[in-house]
Amino acid sequence: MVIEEIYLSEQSILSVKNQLLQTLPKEDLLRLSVHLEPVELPSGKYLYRPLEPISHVYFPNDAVASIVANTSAGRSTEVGIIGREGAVGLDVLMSVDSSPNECMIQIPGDGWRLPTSVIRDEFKLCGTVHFRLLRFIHKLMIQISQTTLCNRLHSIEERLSRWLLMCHDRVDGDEIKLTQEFLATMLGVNRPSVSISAVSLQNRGFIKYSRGHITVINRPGLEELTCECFQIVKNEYNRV
Amino acid sequence: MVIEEIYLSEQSILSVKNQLLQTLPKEDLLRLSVHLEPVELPSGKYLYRPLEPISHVYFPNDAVASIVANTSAGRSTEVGIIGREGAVGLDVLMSVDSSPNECMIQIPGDGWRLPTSVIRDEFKLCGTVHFRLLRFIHKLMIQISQTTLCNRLHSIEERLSRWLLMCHDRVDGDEIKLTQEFLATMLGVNRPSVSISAVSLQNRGFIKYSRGHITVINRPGLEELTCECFQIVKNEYNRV
DNA sequence: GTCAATATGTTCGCTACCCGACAGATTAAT
DNA sequence: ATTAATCTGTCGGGTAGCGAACATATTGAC
Repeated sequence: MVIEEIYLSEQSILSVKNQLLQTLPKEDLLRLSVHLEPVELPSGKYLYRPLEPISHVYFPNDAVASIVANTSAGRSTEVGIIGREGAVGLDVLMSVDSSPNECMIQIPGDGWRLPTSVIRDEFKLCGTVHFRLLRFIHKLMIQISQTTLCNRLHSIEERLSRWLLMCHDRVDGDEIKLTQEFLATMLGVNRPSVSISAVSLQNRGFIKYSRGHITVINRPGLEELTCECFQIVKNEYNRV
Repeated sequence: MVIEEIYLSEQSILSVKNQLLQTLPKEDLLRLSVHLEPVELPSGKYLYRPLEPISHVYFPNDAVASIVANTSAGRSTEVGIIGREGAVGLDVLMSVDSSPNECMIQIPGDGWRLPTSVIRDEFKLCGTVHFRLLRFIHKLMIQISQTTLCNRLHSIEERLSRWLLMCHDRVDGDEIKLTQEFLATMLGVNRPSVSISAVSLQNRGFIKYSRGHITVINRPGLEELTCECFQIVKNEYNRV
């Protein structure tokens, strides 16, 4: 993919690892590239907050973001996860300015962003980008639906494995930087439960970890241990 | 319900209790009405099945449909509920033909339907209908997200109350026709647990029930008992 | 190197819920 | 009316996960 224009430099285009952007027809990407801004996405950064206007849509390259729902009592659960396969903040395409949920960076990295106004204008063209974005929104809906079921019916160990696999699919390499405390919040469980499951996974030789990072060392093992939810969502993402 | 024209008779238009249709600009509804077909929606009817093509989009009047996710082991959970405020099967607008979930009628009634091809053509016009449908899809996403959290963090009694309230909002009158067995499947819990919660709600005078139907007799009581998830989703639906 | 901060491992009592089983109650069918 | 089918209530053993507490290990700051 070579673009000679002044907008995105050759080098920048090469670093468009975000698959949603990457697979757009060349002319569409070119049009958007005028407005694409590279951004660092450090761990913990909020991309939007509950009921506050969503200012930009983000396209992660190697970062991973979580959509999180909160209770007024201060408990939280992750409802969805978005990485290089998609975009964050597409709510703004659906006649709203904000969401009751929030979105934060789980796994740090970088990405691109577009102002809300730009993505809305592009969306109104009702061209290829429009339908690609809608297709991604659907995948995300299916992911959230499956998490609804998973949260109800599956064990912490199964869900932890699924979470690690979903992250693993979205990062470069096998190392995932996060604490068990953090994981507990994402899974909506208490921290000691994560510890117990993590020990179990480590004893089986599936993962290895210490203070704030986890390394996947036997992915097939995790895939066998986790519930079918992982594959169901993955199949949906692979459907054309 | 009699249709004398190929269009909708005045009388039929009056019986369009589906709010998504009802609140469309008149010319949009007129255009669609050519293709709108009235349908009975009996309890248990499947509007679509997992990974099978979605043939029609349904607009319930007084019926209520559930989007259900299943495990291969035969367990199920409801992930979302759709009544007169929306439409069933909008997945077809998002570049897919089917969903890994299924959708069935919980509360019988009637409604309207459009062939997939018609709604897709209408959607491509990118007019008012387009954006109204997207707005509803967003509301549904928020509902599903909140259910993800609710399934993880809230008690059966809270969730049962929420479910009854959501149904109550979507039907005429105070009676809801369904068995506890059915409720257990929707909530993804075992049947005796529903029985215990139902007894509790009845003892407090919030509901009254017998063999296959439940009557809401103290709605404010239920609203006080349930978790905040109910109101969060409702607020989202009331947002313009 | 010392100390504070943070991350992790582990224990223990408790509770919500599961699962299976069964009994009683209501309705429908003949 | 009798029977069968369905729906509902309840019991009791078992377990996953909660919550609080505390011990230990690792890291970073000074």
